[in-house]
Amino acid sequence: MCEKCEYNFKKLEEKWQPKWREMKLYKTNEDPNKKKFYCLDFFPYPSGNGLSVGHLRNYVPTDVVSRLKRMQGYNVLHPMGWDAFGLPAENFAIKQGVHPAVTTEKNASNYRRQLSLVECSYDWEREINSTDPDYYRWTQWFFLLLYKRGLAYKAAGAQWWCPNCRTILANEQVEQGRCWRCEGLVEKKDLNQWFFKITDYADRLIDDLKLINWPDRIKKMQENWIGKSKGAEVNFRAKSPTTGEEFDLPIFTTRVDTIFGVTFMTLAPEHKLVEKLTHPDNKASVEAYIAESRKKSEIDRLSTEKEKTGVPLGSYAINPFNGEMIPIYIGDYVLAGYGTGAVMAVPAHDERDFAFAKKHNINVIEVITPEGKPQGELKEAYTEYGTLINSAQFNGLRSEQAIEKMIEWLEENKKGCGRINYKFRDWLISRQRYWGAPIPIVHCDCCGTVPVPEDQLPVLLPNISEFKPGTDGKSPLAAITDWVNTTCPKCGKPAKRETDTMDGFACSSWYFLRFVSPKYKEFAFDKEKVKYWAPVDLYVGGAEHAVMHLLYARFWTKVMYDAGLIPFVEPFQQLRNQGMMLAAGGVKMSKSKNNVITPDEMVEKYGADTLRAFILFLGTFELEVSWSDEGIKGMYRFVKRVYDLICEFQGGDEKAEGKEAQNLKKILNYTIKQVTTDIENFSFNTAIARLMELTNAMVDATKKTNLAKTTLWKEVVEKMLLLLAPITPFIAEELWEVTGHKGSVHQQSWPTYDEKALEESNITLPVQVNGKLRDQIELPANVDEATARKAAEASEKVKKYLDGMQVVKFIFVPKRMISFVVKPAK
RNA sequence: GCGAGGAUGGCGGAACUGGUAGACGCGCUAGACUUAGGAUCUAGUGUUUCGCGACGUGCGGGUUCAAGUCCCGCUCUUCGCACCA
Repeated sequence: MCEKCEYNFKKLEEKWQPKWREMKLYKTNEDPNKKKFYCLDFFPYPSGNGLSVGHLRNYVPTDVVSRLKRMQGYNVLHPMGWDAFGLPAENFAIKQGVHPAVTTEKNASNYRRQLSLVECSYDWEREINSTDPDYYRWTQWFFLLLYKRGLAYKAAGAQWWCPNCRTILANEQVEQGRCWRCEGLVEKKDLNQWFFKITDYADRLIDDLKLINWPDRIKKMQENWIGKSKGAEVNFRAKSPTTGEEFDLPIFTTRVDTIFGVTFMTLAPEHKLVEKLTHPDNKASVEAYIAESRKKSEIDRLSTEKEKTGVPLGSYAINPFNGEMIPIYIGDYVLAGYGTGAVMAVPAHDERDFAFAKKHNINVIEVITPEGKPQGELKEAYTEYGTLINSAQFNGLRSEQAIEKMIEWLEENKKGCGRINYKFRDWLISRQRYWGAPIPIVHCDCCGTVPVPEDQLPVLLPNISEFKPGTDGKSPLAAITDWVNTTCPKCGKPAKRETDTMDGFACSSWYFLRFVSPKYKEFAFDKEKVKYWAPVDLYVGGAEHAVMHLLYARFWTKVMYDAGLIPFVEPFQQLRNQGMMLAAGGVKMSKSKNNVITPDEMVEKYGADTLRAFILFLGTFELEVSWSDEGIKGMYRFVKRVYDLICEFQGGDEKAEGKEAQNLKKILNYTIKQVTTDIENFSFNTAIARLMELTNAMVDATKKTNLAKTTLWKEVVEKMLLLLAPITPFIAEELWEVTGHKGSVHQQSWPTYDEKALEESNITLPVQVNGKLRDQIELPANVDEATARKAAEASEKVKKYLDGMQVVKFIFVPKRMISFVVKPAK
């Protein structure tokens, strides 16, 4: 073998990378004559740790699909940018003692370098950065759009506060009572905060899930998070034991059919009417209970295991349906933030109420029965639907009908109404942190809350050195008096800027539109280009953003649609979530465990082609996989094997004939067919397995046949290189040149296969007797049933099992199998 | 508790509308070439048996000529939500 043909990945990378850069291989322009394909990765935050090979499970597959689509003739938009605002970037900067703008730039360029190392085919001229004023100018513009449409508002209330990160968090960013970033316990804090009214879009966010090709899992997660439930609001009537004042006490229930079984009521300890409804005799115990539940950590309070506790207020409420007086309790298992913060309790038909009633000796009244007959004393709550009893005029109705009739009754008698409740809350976007897009609002003593006029955007983030969060619940920006003090855009009098910044998820709610015209000055995006490119056709990233980014971006898209800015309602047509990459042994890769594998070291050791192919081959795309040092060696062997094989055997002018030629042709066509559909279906591991099979068949042919000197061989090599191009771009390009082709392999058309070549004249058919495989016989592919049967019966191995037996059934599945069902003959 | 997955050799994983289970790779075994090999090549590799064969896709039933695949009942496991009335 000549020196030129020695596989040296480093030389190939050094040779081709500059050439590809020079020819701007990945530059993307609009082309109305070509079908577009927008392939996007989740907007990454460029972490100071750099990329690990785990991240490549996201970036390599999208790169392969992008390359395939280009070769298939699509105009592909495959961009990359940085979601660099937000807590993680700022925390990292604080830790390093360097301004976040500096660390962000450094980290981004490191990411860019690493992604280029494995030759991800991004058009880097479209790179964007959410911390760039030319970018966040438009994030602020969208804030104003939401504000003008009544979808951004400021409100006071108890909200999640992370004492460690010293900022308020959105509900979506609190996991099991802990901060999503630092994992510290969160607490509630009363602050005046900015919200986006995402709840206005609840129904559309659920309904439009039908329009998109996303994993069911993610759709379900969003649906559950939104938590739509249909029920009724019922006004109980209560009277203050101290003032004698009477008022409505509304509750929300999904089971109004059980209302004749209500024997008590529970309010959240934070409920506004608790004080008015507390009898002087109960005051001490009620206050003690409230103090106690305040003290409990949110984790304790959220625990479902915990016993349901509560104390009576000493007052009563009247059930509008039957005029019964029922005692009112407070209990911390009732959530202040859901429904009305008060529940009617039906021990007979709710597990919690049942337990509570048993403990406090409260009546249990059965009103729903499975069979229409009372069950007598209940040992546990019966929570299913059933037939009503003990319910006056509603007796005998099924729960479903009863709910309808009772809501009608409520509405006629003005005692309540049908109501829909949602579990999710409005999106809280205020952050008391420095590193974010400033909220473009001015507070004026005369004019109140005044939006910054669009032509004054961006409201620049001042460049300061003291950006650590304060302890006073205020953003560090509040201390920059030069910046805070401004004039009111409306009346011109002195006014103060809003000092909170926006949640980083605001930036990522529209970034996919910026890529279509990243340098556009007139607006956030060029509307014509959006029409061409958007929405995103394929969106790939981790599943952890199911109810954060993916929900927020859908919400903003709908707002933009309503404002007439874009012609579609869903941003991401198809979504795919890659599985996690664990370290060898199935443990998480982490810096602290010192088991992180970087692309840098693997590219150095095995080359980019091997690393790319191995990432794809490791396992099923969606599932978790573990890194394997041995495995990547195997992939290196494959890459080298292909390289050596094609260097050595490049075909000739002889004509390929005979069975072996036919067979190789068949394998080639089968490989083209499978690799194409496998990549399209994200089954990258089997695509590579098929390429390995083709390689094995070729190696075999070099040993056993003369095919390597034929024109067929030339065709096989050429098509194989095209199939390899998206996966192993370097050897594909080098071998393309070595085999005498002109131009870049990456600018060729994807090969097509010949369906006829896949058909075989002869096939091997399994023969079963009573479901057991007994022989395999070779027959013409289009053999008819009678001939097949005769051939099968002629087989010695089969005969053995047919002798002395009576064939009760014969099954022939063309191209599949032959099967006899027999029983002993008499 | 609710929701969505997963369970197949020593390991990662294949298997289309039910139709030869274990593709492909790793590892392992033997051999070849080598001063050597953790390089490369060849052969083998689900269990069991000398062999014919028998048994094998988490467990227990069922449907079928035929089940990893379909149905019923479980176990374990991963993830998300979690007192939502």
